[in-house]
Amino acid sequence: MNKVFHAITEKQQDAATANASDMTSDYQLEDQVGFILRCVNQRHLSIFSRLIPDLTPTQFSALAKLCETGQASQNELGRMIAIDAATIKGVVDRLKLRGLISSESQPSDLRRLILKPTAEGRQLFEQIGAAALKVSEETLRPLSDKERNLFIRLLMKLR
Amino acid sequence: MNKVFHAITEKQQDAATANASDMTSDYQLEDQVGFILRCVNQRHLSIFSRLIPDLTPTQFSALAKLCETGQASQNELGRMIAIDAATIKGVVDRLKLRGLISSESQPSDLRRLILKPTAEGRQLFEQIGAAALKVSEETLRPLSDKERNLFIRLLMKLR
DNA sequence: CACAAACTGTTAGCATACAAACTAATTTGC
DNA sequence: GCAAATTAGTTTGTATGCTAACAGTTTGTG
Repeated sequence: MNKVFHAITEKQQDAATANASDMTSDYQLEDQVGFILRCVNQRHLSIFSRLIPDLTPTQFSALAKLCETGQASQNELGRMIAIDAATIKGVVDRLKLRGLISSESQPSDLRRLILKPTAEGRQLFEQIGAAALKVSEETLRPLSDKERNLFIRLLMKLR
Repeated sequence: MNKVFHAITEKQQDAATANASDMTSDYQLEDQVGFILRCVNQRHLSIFSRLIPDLTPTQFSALAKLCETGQASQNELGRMIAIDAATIKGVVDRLKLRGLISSESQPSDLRRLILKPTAEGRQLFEQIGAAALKVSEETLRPLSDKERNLFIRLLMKLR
């Protein structure tokens, strides 16, 4: 078992350490973790937008985290869901525009914007919640229960 | 082992099938495969841009595939590396602008643009090749050899 | 207190990424 | 042989996602 992948790994180590004189015959794009990762992410996004057309995964993450924590400043929210300051601004703007979250200046620190989910935001999150779990289930569907646990465990190590 | 993940899976199945009345206490964003996938992808992109500042992963994929196949039409190239027609156009334009690939109209089918790597493109690909393998290695570094094979196998199933 | 350092949010610029609508060219079906 | 369907490439619009630079605010330190 795994003979193929083992062989690939060895070939890669050779090429990485030795002088790769003929990449074209050596390098297999489809075996590179980054390439497959992109494809899997692509499939996940497709499943997400089919089951949850109302929000993007990023918007949903922001709303979910805000519903969980009750409130947070903009950059704080971004840090919690691994989105940088420049990107979170656009996400927050669009959620505000749709009335799903509110923002107000924090008097004790005038730099900060305190974000909170609105009633509509909380309601949408509750509505979408079950579908969000179905997204995870469908994404992992090609794997058995045992494989799913294993995959998530390994994936978490690569964070 | 895996008690935690098993418990999470069960909770998710409950919530997905039953009527989730309190998502806030139920839903754990950080356990969802899509969220972790995004984070892992983030880390991979960061490693890639550090080891290969000259090209983006997408540009490298396009160049690598073109070096492998010798030539391809624009949409064909996109299909081979899972990039849609609208996106591949920008990628190809930027690679052309840098003189890494060339394009000419195909006489037998005037709709098609035949793309080929230039000498500079091939040279860059050869130069970068070893680093590309290092990117994969560093991305998978948190895993043992056995885990890496297993992870790639599972990841491929989710494509 | 003064002032450098750090932090918050904003903006601009670049590069994916996808949907939708469009033109031009080719292939298919009848 | 020709209309219909398909395909190739383009364009527009929207949304991430990152870097870099910036202004205003707060904090830490001498």
